[in-house]
Amino acid sequence: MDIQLKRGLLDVCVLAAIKNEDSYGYRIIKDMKPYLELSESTLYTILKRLETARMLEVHTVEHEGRLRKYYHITPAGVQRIEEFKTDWEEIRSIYRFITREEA
Amino acid sequence: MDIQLKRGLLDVCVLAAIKNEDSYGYRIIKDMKPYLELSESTLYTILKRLETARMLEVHTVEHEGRLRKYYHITPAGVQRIEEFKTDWEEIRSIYRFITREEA
DNA sequence: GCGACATACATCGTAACACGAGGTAATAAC
DNA sequence: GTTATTACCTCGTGTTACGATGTATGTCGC
Repeated sequence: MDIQLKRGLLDVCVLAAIKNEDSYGYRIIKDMKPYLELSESTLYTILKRLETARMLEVHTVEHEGRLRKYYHITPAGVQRIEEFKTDWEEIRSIYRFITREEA
Repeated sequence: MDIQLKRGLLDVCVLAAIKNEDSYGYRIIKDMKPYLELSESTLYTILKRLETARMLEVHTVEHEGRLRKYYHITPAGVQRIEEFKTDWEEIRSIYRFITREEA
């Protein structure tokens, strides 16, 4: 899919991936893969950004000798998803503008 | 609307705005305004980009003492719109991923 | 005639961003 | 002991949207 098209979806997608259950980087990529592929470097950038924006919180857990950083969504993160749903109506309107057949 | 979300829509939107009838910068902005607002600097950047990508062609016309650069869509531009329609199915799938309610 | 506004184009600098390439380190399988 | 998998991170680069700014003409009110 077109990179530019992905941009607006990525942040919200990551938030959606942890909304129902706390998750960590490696697993988020796997969960999202059927819908939207993203590289590790991209994901970790996004996670850092969302953390700075306080849309998620981190707690590190040791799991079989390796570190895992679990991410938990905050109310601000949930609100971000809600805002996306509002934007969606606008996107659908734009879609109709693009696909309309006049001539 | 979220800037990132606009990004993937902008190019295709501009192509759609000239698809049925050749148009020029100033008018494109006005036509698109109800759907998607964009500044002049953004539009002219987009037009230049689409021209370089040979998705549209320019012909300059003098109109009441002022220059007007009319843009005409090429087959590659039409194809770009068709590709967007394909991408749309993916976007809808992502939307469902984001808005699903599991818990 | 002159100021304000609309029409119509263009450029520059900046900040945000996705991603490839590369790095570290532990466990598991063979 | 080498390869694969899990799990994290950073740096550099190219693309991009947009505000600020500039140029120039036409129109309308006063």
